[in-house]
Amino acid sequence: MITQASVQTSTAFYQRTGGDPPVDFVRRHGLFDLYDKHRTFLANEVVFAEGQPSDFIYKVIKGVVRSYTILAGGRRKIHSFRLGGDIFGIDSSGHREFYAEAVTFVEVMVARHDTPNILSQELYDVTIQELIRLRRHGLLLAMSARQRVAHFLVDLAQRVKQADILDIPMNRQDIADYLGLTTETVSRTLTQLETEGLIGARVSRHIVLRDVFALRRLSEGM
Amino acid sequence: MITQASVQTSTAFYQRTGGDPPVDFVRRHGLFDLYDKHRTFLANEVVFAEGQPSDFIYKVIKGVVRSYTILAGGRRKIHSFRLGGDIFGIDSSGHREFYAEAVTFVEVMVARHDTPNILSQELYDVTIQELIRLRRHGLLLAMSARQRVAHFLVDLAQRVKQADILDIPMNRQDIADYLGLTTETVSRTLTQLETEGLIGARVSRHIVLRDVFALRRLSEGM
DNA sequence: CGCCTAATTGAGAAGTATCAACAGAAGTGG
DNA sequence: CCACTTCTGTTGATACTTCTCAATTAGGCG
Repeated sequence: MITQASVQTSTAFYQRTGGDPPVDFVRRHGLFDLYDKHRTFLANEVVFAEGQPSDFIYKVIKGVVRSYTILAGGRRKIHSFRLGGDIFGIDSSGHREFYAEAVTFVEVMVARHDTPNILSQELYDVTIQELIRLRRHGLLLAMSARQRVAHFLVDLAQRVKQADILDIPMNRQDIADYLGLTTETVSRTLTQLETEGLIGARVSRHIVLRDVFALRRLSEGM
Repeated sequence: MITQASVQTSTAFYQRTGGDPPVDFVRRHGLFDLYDKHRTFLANEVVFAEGQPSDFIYKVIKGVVRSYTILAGGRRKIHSFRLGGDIFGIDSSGHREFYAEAVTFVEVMVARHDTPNILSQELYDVTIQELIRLRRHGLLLAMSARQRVAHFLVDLAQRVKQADILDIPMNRQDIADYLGLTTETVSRTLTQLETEGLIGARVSRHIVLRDVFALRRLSEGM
């Protein structure tokens, strides 16, 4: 189910009065700048599902979104987590190739993903960034559990701009499905990193990165 | 080293007489249609290297190209193999994020990858396809060795349009680095698949797919 | 035919998954 | 505010998978 939107933004130029803004108006500006249609989702609500038409792209204002695929065997593989500022929902023009779900309470902006004959520079850049991210994630999945978990911590810390104290918004299952591990292995690996002094003060989803350099070295394949 | 080009194409409208065609001329048409600059590479020659400016994109006419990254620990991760018809070299506007090397003797067409303010629909589509491919590869890397090898065989067979008799152009190390396994595991897995009757008549790089359905089911995560 | 590299096989070590039990957090209702 | 319930995370024991190192066999090519 889809919860209804809150409307005001600090950066909004266009005040929505009801109905969508005219498409031409949206087109002539940035992807999201003037299109202040907001939506909110409760934790675990579906943002979009595999197979649905992919008419919109999303920008995260608040909260975390996971995008994933269910494999034939029933396992879930999470491709990425989207944090504040991230844009997602770029897909084959046509239909969704994966699911997107709110991990926490989420607020997003929505922009029309028009038939691809309108190509903005911004959209292309976002796509290239996504490409690079996926390539990195591929590297990650070829590494050891230690390296994957280290990468996850360093990457998350950087993205949420928390230098060394980290509040992890997702649960162990999410992390495991993202890293291609089991929750048990994630847990054990965290315990191991703690024993070695790389992380500390671990209270479930609250972790202190004690040796960011070592973690970073690990995460880069050393 | 970069070997010099052969010039004539069957589909060429524009005969190169010396120097590059004027950029505007290239822009107004398809990415490759009128830009018949060909290059050839011997096996293991570098097409481009990490860090180089990314001014061109390539289309494979003949042969196989591998693109890869060297991890900090010295290991090599192959992101993809490019076969006939594939377009590659889409990257962050700026500099190459990975290496591209010829696996076999390779013939490519080259097109200018202009500053991204000129965006062709074709280029965008290629980028989206690449995105989808990388996402699939991510799924793959979260599966078992059996599943990865099965996926590799099925995917390759489909791409080279060889229904069930497969001539594999790359060696075991390439396959291993692509699948995130070791050569030994690839070998053992092939032997196992042979024992089970899924593949047969295996002579090094020549493999018969005996049970494509079973292989396909494996490759999809069952 | 003989050499050289690639591929396979073997044995043992290491890493990760699985199944099960336990501990800790967070929420619920009295 | 506290007991109760439930969900999430941790730990333990064991099985299975994959890696590592070493030896052997097969293929490709002069």
